[in-house]
Amino acid sequence: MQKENSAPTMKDVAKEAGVALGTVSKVVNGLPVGDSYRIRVEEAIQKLNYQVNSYAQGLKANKTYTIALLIPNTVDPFYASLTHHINMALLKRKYRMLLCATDFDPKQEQEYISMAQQNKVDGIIGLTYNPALMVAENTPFVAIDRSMGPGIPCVACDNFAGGQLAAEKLADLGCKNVAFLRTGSALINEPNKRKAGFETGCLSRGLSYEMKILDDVDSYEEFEMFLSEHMENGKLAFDGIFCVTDRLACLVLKMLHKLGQRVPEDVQLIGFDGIRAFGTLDYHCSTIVQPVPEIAEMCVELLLRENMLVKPPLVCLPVTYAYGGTTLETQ
Amino acid sequence: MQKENSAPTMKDVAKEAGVALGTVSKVVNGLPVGDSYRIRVEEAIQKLNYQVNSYAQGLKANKTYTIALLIPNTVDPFYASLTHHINMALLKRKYRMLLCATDFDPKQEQEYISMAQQNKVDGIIGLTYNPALMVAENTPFVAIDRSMGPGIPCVACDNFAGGQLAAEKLADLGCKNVAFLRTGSALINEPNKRKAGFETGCLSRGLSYEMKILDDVDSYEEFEMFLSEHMENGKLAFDGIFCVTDRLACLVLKMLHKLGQRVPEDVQLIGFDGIRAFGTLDYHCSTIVQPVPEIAEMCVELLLRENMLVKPPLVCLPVTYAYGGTTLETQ
DNA sequence: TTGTATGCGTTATCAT
DNA sequence: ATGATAACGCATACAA
Repeated sequence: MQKENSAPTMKDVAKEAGVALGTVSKVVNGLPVGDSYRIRVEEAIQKLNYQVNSYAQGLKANKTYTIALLIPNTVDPFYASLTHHINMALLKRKYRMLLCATDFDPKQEQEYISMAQQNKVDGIIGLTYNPALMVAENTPFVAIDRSMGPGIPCVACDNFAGGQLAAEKLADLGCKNVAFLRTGSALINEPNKRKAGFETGCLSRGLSYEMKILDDVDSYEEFEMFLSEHMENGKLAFDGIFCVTDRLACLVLKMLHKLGQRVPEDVQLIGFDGIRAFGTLDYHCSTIVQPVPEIAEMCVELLLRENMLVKPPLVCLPVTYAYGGTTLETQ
Repeated sequence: MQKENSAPTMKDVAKEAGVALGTVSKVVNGLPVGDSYRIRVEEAIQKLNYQVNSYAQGLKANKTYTIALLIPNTVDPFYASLTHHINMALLKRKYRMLLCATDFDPKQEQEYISMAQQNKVDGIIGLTYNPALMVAENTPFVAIDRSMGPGIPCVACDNFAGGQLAAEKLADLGCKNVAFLRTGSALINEPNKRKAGFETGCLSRGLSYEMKILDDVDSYEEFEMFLSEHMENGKLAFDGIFCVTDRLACLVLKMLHKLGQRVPEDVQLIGFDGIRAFGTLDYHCSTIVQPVPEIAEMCVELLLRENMLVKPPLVCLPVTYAYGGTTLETQ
């Protein structure tokens, strides 16, 4: 006799089928059971629309098949894509995902970690900007784009190679004097290697370059000033610009138009991330594409592979260049 | 004496503090406890880094403070934005979110519902395209953009008013002969009312109009053919086009350019959804903006308000028009 | 092969 | 006010 207004339990099923509790458990878990019993139990399950209570399961097994994803938001297309592919990679392995959007708030991030641990998740994948984040030793953790300390693997695209690739592409496309524009977290993180890679690429190709680096500001006026200062006789001193993200590249594209520059004829522009409009349409600009599905797979793999002898501290995945209209087309 | 390699429990805390189990529970839940005891317990909690196990809590309370979001993906910017704002609305109420990306797969959707119910979520918010979706009676459910049956509230923007607004805007901006282009699910759902609203608007403003409606196809060539067929002497028969989504509007924009049409001088274009590049930058096109934060709030509110006398079957939230470069600017 | 009993971590109802 | 104990739903070791 199932209680009103409450989901049926194994006990209800057992009573309905006229068998013992343990038998039901075995049927549910696919353990060997006499055929006649199995049928009766399965019928009772159907009839009552029984669902196992995975909280009770988790309580027993100390395993919940749930992982938490810590990410600033799902509105930024890069985060959105990462979220989706991690979700898919988890689903493939029958894991569920607790979405923890932090909005860049360190306090929120820390709270979410507590929440996640209270929820006894089996692990956490985190893309966070809180340098002082506390994560319990016993919770498996994989970081994206930032090394979080010993024992915590970090997965990222090969940002250094990406910066280098951007420089080489600009050189291949005929640029002589280029610029690198960057804004973002002042934290030491993987994406910051884009700068070093770009410099290396410029040096190896004999490109002269300038840098304009802003830390964590939300005003892009300084970039506009920087560009204006490099105008002479209606012509920009640079014939190629590498922006640290596609987002910045789009903003810079507008600035260039305002300054009367044609892209890509007067100045070529390369961004980073590989963001497509509406997720699947055109690239916003020529860009260094991050391998998001591979990053997602790698995070999940590193997190769930328990018997990994040593977890690699840093995994870099290869980037590619994609034409997106802001560079001269290559044959 | 806490077991190795396993999170501390209330029992561990009790032993550490030298008090009884119940006392620890009271401290954790903020129930009155003698000060000296409270201190000791709190110190023990600190020392052991104890976290309550919310699975055990949920098992007792039959309440988990978790809701599931069923959504096709988080890559499409509209879904991504919805996901983010629902996450925020839940967080505000101390609820967690299980993200269930379905990739439009009805089987996946159904599986996720089972999974969600196994996880004993307190409710489900779903944007799904499976007309035959089975959801247990006793699981609170709120649908987005599609009525799913009696007892299940549906939240959407005012799609009809949005269509109407698009027609009126085009009329205001001087259009005489317009077109409506649509692709998407053939299901009966709320967004389909955009068409009826647009027709109503056209009729009330004396606009002559044509429609081109494709069901659930991924090929946009037919739209290109449709437009080509309406060209004469290098000029398009329409001076205004309303597309069912911003995404389609962007595709159509490219087609128009290919046909040598200038936007907005020759033909004005209005989309629907209010998608911004990179989530926060410019609109891709002039558009009817969905009130995503309000939709999110409403879903969560409807889902969690238990003592609501009657749940409204359909809630429509107001849309607005936003200029995005593909219409003539209004003063 | 099937049934019974115990414990997972927590809360709540009791006595004390 | 505090401590002992039962119960939540399930899995499993053990007994039948």
